[in-house]
Amino acid sequence: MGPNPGHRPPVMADVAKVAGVSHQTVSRVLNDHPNVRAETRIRVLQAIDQLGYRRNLTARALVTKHSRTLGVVSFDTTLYGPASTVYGIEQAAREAGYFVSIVSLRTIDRTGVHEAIGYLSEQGVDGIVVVAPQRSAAQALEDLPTGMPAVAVEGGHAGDVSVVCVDQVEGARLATRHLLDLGHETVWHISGPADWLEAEGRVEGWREVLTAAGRPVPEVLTGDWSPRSGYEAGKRLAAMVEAGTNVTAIFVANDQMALGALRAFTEEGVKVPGRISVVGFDDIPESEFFSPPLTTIRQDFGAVGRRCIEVLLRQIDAGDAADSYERERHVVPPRFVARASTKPITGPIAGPIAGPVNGLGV
Amino acid sequence: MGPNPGHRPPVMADVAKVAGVSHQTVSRVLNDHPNVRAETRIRVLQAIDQLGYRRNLTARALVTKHSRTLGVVSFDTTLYGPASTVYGIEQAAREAGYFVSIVSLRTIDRTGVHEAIGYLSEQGVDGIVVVAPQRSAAQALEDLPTGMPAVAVEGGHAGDVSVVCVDQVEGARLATRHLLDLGHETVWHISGPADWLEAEGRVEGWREVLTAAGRPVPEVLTGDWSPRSGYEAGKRLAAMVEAGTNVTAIFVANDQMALGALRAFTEEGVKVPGRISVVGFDDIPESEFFSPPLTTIRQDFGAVGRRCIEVLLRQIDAGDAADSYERERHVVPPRFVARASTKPITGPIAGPIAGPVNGLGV
DNA sequence: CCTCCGCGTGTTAGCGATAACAACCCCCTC
DNA sequence: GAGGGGGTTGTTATCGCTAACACGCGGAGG
Repeated sequence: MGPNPGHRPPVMADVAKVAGVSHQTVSRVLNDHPNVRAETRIRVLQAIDQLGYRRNLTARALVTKHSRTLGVVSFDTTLYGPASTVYGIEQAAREAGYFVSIVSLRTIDRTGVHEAIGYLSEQGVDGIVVVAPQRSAAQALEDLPTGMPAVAVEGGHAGDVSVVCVDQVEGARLATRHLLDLGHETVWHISGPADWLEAEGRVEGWREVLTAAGRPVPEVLTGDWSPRSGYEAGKRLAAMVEAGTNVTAIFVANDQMALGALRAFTEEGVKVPGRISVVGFDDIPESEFFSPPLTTIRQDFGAVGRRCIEVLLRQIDAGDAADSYERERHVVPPRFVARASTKPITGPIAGPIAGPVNGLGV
Repeated sequence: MGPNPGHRPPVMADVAKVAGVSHQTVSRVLNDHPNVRAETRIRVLQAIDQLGYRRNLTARALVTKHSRTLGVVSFDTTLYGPASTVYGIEQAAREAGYFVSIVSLRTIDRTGVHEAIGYLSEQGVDGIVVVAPQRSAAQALEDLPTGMPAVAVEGGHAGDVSVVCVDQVEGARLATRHLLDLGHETVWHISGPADWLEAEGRVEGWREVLTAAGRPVPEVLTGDWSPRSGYEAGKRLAAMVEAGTNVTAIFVANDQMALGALRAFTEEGVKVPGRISVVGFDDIPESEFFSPPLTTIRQDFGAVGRRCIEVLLRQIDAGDAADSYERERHVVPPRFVARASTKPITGPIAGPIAGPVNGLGV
């Protein structure tokens, strides 16, 4: 308990002296080596306790070449998706006895990611997770230091690293199919920004289902994930509704934009789901309480984070023994969440009401 | 460019050999020591480039006793507030040349915070920021390792550490005063959970303004920050409205609960702001697009994060020279944001319409 | 009874950097 | 021309820890 009077934190040698052993024995106790007499171990532990000793992990890292720290490079951790993913990563890492050092980028581009990776590897991290949802960022993974274990979240097919991602295409399919099943002739789409892999995947799944069903594929409205951009897109769609265009269903690439769109519809007197049905993506905690509660596609970000750590630790452990590991690709399934922002078409608009209709309505 | 064939990352000595100098000279170049001949410097830099050398910060930390890493202990970084604060911290730290190692706690209690701090100090961080909004967590700051620079966000008055916080009491005053100024006789309150300092501050400011104005102070409804808890509280208030109780204005302790309350009011046919006015707290990005757009109190989380780093770095630098620093308290002002969820009272309900009314309305 | 093995422990040698000091060169001053 | 100071570089010690090896001791096996 009593702190060292010399005003300098105690080191292993101090503990050794108090316990009457060599510093190596202290080290053995700390590292659970089998060959230490029980009595000795107790004496050492008492000395540790008495001095308030804490081992210096820096020195340990220097000699073992393992810092037990993982690096995370992420884009804007203020957003719900990245924040949840990073949270999952941190929890899983800590449970496995690893620290997490984070670099949160404001803008994401190859240079930024590259720098961040260099920065982290200089610090001596044992592995890196890159939450790199943009195409340009994914490219930066190609110039990872050789031998550095790494995992990418949503990394597309870029680089020679393992990838963990949510099946965006399938999520978009679920959303679109749901709307078609409700009898809507076609589905409009407000997408995320161009460079994002997630945005692309969602466009792809949406387009695929429409095409397969032989429905017209409307022009894509592009947003930037923000509620405001959804609001603006919503205004444009509302104008089309007023102009008599046959817009009855939209699939919005995330819940925040969907919120903006809902707001625009409310202002313009376009009833949701009465006149137009809306499906979002993400299932943020707020979605359930939108007006109306938002039907959406849930992404399990926590699972993504945990899976990242699993994959990364396997690589790290393998790297110790062999020095080759297989590049893997893990896909976390999305889930459809039915709420009140969608409803079967009832008006004069044509189109077969096919398949089972998920129970909902105001 | 070409990596070392020996399969081992190059060290300073390797660079020295290539450049034909001693390793110390390499160190000097890397640390911008003045006394290196320009020509030598160039040769060293070329060698570094040629070998792809990166300095080992672990070794550097061992001898300098500075890791250039800051520790952050935070509660649930999935929430908008903590996430934004941590983001601000990370940005500011990186600009100052520091790494950030983060521990995100699931549940917050004295033990958890204590452990996290021990964990980080073992890792050798130069300073710690604790985002500890709960009373119980703030107490854990009392047993920081001596000599460890630290800053608390919302740390109340606990421990012997500097504190950076948003003026919660003032924010609550702004919200409550705004509602009274609109002519409401009194203001109800949906508060955050009991142990939270922020929740307490908001209750305090609210109560203070009501008391000063000689208005009745209604019973506090307590939530847990989640939209659902706001929804439940909203249902209770709606029932009171239907029962004829004189509820015309509520101040909700955060925007997410306000969203839940809005939803409850919509379901129960209680018009906002027609029948009841609502003010939130935080100004999350979504608030502007709620139905109706939410009048709220903005907290500048980014500023809080940056301020934390300022204070912490000052302590770290001072600790090098002198070993005593003053415990400081920094308060970031909140800001009132007028939107459409509040409106002057018009009905038969009494109460003087005092003060300037901030322009708004549906 | 001697060898050999394995346990418990101590001793020594690094890990890769910085700090402190020593050495040298050159130029200036007296 | 000797002494001194500053710029440039090299040498050595050190940070706190773990790995590798060395050592003494006791019991098993020949």
